Amino acid sequence: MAAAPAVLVLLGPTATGKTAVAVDLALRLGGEVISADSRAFFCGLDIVTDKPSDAERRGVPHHLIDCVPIDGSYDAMAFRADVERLVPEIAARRRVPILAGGGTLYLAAVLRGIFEGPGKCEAFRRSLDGVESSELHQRLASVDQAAAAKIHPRDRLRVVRALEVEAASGRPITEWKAEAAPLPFRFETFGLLRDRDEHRAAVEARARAMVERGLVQEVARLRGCGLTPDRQAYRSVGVPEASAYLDGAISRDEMLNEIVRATWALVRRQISWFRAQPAVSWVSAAGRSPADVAGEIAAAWLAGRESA
RNA sequence: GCCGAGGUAGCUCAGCCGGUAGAGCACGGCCCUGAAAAGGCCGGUGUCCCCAGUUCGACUCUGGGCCUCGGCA
Repeated sequence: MAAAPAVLVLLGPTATGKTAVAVDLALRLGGEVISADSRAFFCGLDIVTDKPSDAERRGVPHHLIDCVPIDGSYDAMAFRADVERLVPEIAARRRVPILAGGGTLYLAAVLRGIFEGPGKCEAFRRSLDGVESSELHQRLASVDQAAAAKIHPRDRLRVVRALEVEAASGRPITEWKAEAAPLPFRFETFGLLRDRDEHRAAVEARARAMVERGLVQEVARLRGCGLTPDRQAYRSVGVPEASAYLDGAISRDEMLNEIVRATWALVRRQISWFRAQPAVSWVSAAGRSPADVAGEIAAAWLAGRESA
């Protein structure tokens, strides 16, 4: 039996330079990039997600970018299935799979695992629409005490999900979760971090650059192609803000401030999530070029291969 | 210069008919298992502009001063 494929994982919060480092790594190691960015799947969200241009990709194949229509949907389970398919394909080409991005649940589905129980059911969710959150939490407590204890009553999203799983399968979500397993690959995970002040400045610069490159025009165009507030892709940092500006609800400066704020909130959530991840080799990206960072990671990766 | 309004948390402000103060936002920490760039939880000592007076006690009342913003000159 052949050894499980080795996967280089590059994670980190937004605006740490993952994209450029991933390309550089791919060139050094002979790799292909699998994007683990939770919004880059969507066609058309180019400026919003800061997708790498053809020039920036420097000939390196990129997977899972532009594979879902703007009014479509995607989820962690689909991502896991895509990664499960792509990694052996890339390994068979004797290339290194580089899983790079900051999508927390998506990475968790691959690295930690995700239970293979019932998926989401729109009809079930709609049936709970008028019910008070506290009432839903009480219902959960009656079928899954452990889940009710762990999920805050106001975290309606999770309460509903737990009820949904129990209703569809007759088993509490707590039991399902215990069965989750990572994909059967050998992961070596590197995380990028920057100094707080520098990171904050990068977020601000990036937001400004996005607006200058035509964020508003991009969102205006997508709104004409099915990007409505009920779509998954709509909930991407920059979209609600640009929409509010287009509708005349806020000024251009307010839009920029809102984008910076939302991006920073995202960064903080990502940092919190990533910090709790086991087996991450943290690499400082503070004040360094992508090539420099990639060099350090490539050396660590190669050393790991020799000892394996 | 005169008249009016105001100076309280990083910002915008609330409040106390006298018992040393609190909201929103910002900022920080955390949770997260099929929406995750989503959703949720937690965290507030600050010369209450300064000085003096009244008082057991003043951020709150009185007097003076300084500063800011309007209006009139």
